[in-house]
This record gives sequence, structure tokens and C-alpha cells, in this order.
Amino acid sequence: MERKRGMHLISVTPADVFQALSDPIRIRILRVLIKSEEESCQCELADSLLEPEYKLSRHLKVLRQAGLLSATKEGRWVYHKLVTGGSFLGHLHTAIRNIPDQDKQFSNDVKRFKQRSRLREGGKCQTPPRVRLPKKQNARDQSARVN
Amino acid sequence: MERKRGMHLISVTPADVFQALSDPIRIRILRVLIKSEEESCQCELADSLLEPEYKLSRHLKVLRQAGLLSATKEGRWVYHKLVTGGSFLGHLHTAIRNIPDQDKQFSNDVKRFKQRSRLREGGKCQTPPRVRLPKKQNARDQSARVN
DNA sequence: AAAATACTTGCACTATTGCGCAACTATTTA
DNA sequence: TAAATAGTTGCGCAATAGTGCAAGTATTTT
Repeated sequence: MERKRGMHLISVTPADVFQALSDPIRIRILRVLIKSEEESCQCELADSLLEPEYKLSRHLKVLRQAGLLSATKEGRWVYHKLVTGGSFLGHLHTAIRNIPDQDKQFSNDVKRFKQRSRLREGGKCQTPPRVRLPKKQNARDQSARVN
Repeated sequence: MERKRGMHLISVTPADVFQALSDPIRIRILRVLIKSEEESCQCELADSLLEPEYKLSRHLKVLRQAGLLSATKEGRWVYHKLVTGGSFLGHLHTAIRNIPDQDKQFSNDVKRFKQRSRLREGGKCQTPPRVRLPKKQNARDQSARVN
């Protein structure tokens, strides 16, 4: 098991792979990518999981370093997609696909992802009417108060 | 996903399961149990992985709490076996079974496990000619020096 | 009863992880 | 060129994890 890091090949142990899967947000990222069979930029994922971008950035980095995702930069966007190949990874994806979803969290993630994907143009994320996360404290600021 | 803890049912998240798999020793334990299709007591595992018992004790506890293993006490031994059932767990076992074994570590673990299993009587671990771990410092003590 | 065996656990220590904030780079648009 | 957008990262913090040692319990054997 290996991943590319610049010019070097860095070996990734199975424990590293499972470690990368040991976080709820990272599991949700993979689930969405497995289910949708699409690649995705970070901002689409942020809108789908309702999590801030800096979190996504770090979690995506962990998944890349574990060899689970690969990234391609296109303009301002970085597209992430599943790394496939090898029976271990194949069965791991199948296992992830079969994670039970009692509280419908995953299905909601996927629903939002599909919704967000409809804003694409030419199959790519465009400067869209971003569905921004409301800042926790000033959700009411939307009604631009004038005191 | 649940595990039994005394009288209570404690829910185990997928992240908890992967967390439990994020350690080399714990992966080796599962690999041996999956491959051999046997249940095993701690001392057999300690001899198979060449790791001290207190380590095994703790790692087995983590695997139990993640709902991956169940334990049965029989006399002085505690037998550990895989928990099965559910498509997630099934595919997870398949994935683990397909972890590459480049450095032959796993195959050596299994070899030692099978060897150790031959010391059983009636299919159960017995007070055997334990293959003890040499204490790191006095591996040479085997030749009982008399100064 | 004493010794041996199988297993567990409290303690102290070190290392790693995930988080929020704010500042940062890179690219594109106005 | 300035503003906006997509994404990254340094810092400080709190929480968690793995380890070795030594002392503990439970059970069985002598």
C-alpha cells in the first residue's frame, strides 16, 4: 500500500488506513463519494456535510495521506476522488457502503450532495450561489437590522 | 451497532469500529482469528504475536468494546472469538482477510498460532509447556551461567 | 495452604489527535 | 488592480491513546 507524495513513495500501513477511517466526518466524506460515484471539490463537500471548510481541508488531507483519496487541482477547485484498485481497498469500499444508517445522517449527506451537484455547469463546480453556513452567533443577521 | 456491557446496551459507531482497527497489534489479532476460524485465549495470542500479555489484554479489551470480539471465561482462560452478523461486519472481515502481507508478518503470526494450537487438549488451551517470551535483557540466561 | 498460571489494572509518561480562530496562498472575477 | 472565492495552515488547547512496570484478582494445581 502506497501513496504518492511529491517525488517519493510513502508506504501506508493497514493501520494507517483504518486510522484515517476512525473519524465520523471522514467516514461521511467517503460514503458520499462511494455512493455518488462522483468526484467532488471541497466546497461541495462542505455544503453537503454542513461542516466548515477548514475541517474538510484537514480531514481530506488525512484521507489523501492514507491513500484513500487522490486530488486534482482545477483552477480554484481541488477535486477529490476515490482511489481504487486492490482487493483490500475494494472490499473496504464495500464495507463502507454497507455501514448502517439508522439516523439517516448519511442519506441526508447524499441528498444535499446531489442537490449541490445540480448547481454544477459542465459537470464542474462553478462560482455558484453558495449555500453558506450561517455563522453560529449571527444567524439572525440575515434580516440586516438597522438600529 | 451495539455491544453488551453488563446489563446495558452501548451503541458503537462505525468510527469506533475503525478506531479499534487502527492499531497493528489489533489488526494482527483479528487476522489470526479470521484466518484460523478458531477462538483463542489470550495466552495463545500472546505466544502467536510474540507480544506481552498486558498488551494483549488491553488490545483485546478495545476490540471487545468495539463489538468486534466476544469473550467467554472458561476456568482460568478467556476465549475470544469474532462477532459475526450484519453485512458491514461481514464485508469488513473480508477486507481484513485481503490485507496484503508483504513482509510475511501475518503469515508468521498464523504459523505460530497453528503451532501453538497443537498444544491444546480436547480443543482447549491447557497448562502447557508455555513458550515464554524471553525477557529482553536476559535472553542469554538460557545457558544458565554459573560464574 | 502455597505456588503457579491466566489475565487485569493503576500509575506515570509521552505522543497524537481534533478543534476553533485567524491569517495565509492561489486563482478568478469585476 | 481590487475584491471575491477556494482552499491551506500555524498556534494554543483539551482530550485521547499506547506503553512499561508493578501490583492486583481469579482460578487451578501441587
